[in-house]
Amino acid sequence: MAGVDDMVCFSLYAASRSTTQAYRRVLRPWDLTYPQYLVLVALWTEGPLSVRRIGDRLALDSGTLSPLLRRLERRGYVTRGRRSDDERVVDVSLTEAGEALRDEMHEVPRQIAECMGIGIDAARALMDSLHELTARVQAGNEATAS
Amino acid sequence: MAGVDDMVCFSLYAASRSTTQAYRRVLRPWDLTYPQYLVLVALWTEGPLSVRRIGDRLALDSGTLSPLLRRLERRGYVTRGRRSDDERVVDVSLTEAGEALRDEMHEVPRQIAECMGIGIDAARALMDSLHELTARVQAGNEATAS
DNA sequence: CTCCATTGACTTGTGCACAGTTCAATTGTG
DNA sequence: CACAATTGAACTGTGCACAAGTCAATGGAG
Repeated sequence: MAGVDDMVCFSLYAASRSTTQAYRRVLRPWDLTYPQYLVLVALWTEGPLSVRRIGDRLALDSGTLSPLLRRLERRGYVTRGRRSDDERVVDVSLTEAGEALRDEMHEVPRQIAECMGIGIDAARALMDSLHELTARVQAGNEATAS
Repeated sequence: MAGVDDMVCFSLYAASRSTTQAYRRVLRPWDLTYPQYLVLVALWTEGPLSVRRIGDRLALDSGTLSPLLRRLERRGYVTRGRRSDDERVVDVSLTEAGEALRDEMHEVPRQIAECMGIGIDAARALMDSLHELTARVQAGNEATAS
């Protein structure tokens, strides 16, 4: 009845929501959401990025990112500005406050690791499976988009 | 920097969204969302359920389920009614149209399996890892709720 | 140079997800 | 019985996620 495939998807759905829940708790002191944190991580590790490039990293479109970035800007963590040599592109940069968060939040990954209670080998194996799965499913999604 | 733990969570997040995307495509003929489909699967396999019990199965609260069930009711797939011996409880039952979907949609799991392209052994292994992870993280989430 | 297709971001509208609140029905306790 | 505590559902408000549409800037092709 409910195929194994259905069940794999539900496992993913449930696991994803429970880890997001864990982040919600850990990020509460900064009043940041998990997607907002992901954007900050991207900027911390790669420097200023266009909206498009952030979207490539996180597989999110501008419909999701525009309001999210507006909130981060309003709170003083990032600035946005159109690129002078191509006015279509909006570059997102960290402010000093945004940079400062990097140090402030350096314990976050450890806290998350703690509540996942997973060894590094198991973590890598799981990530490999998930990446492979995501790649296949995304390929299928894009193929049928045409 | 970005710990392996962060990366596991992002893998989950990305994989979950890509499979939801696959469902969106497969479910399009019926104009159903993945969470709506999950509720129907629960009712197909277990018969009438209270809102609370559906929430237990899917780890969703009434804030999510109430509007979702209202949409399914408005479209004629389920009915809702307060239980006579305990007026607090709302039981959700399939209509004939809702039952009929079960046959109509029997190809859905196969279609999902196809675009996941994963063997049954790999699927079971992945599910086991995900269930274990979810259980640990949920335990951590509930512990800190107190 | 002139169109025209493409690109990048934004906006609009719908539907989850979830915290927090409200409220009535029920249950437990003195 | 009275009454406090609990339970089940719904509602409110915020923030993703994403489809679809708009619009200005850009980059060809003729």
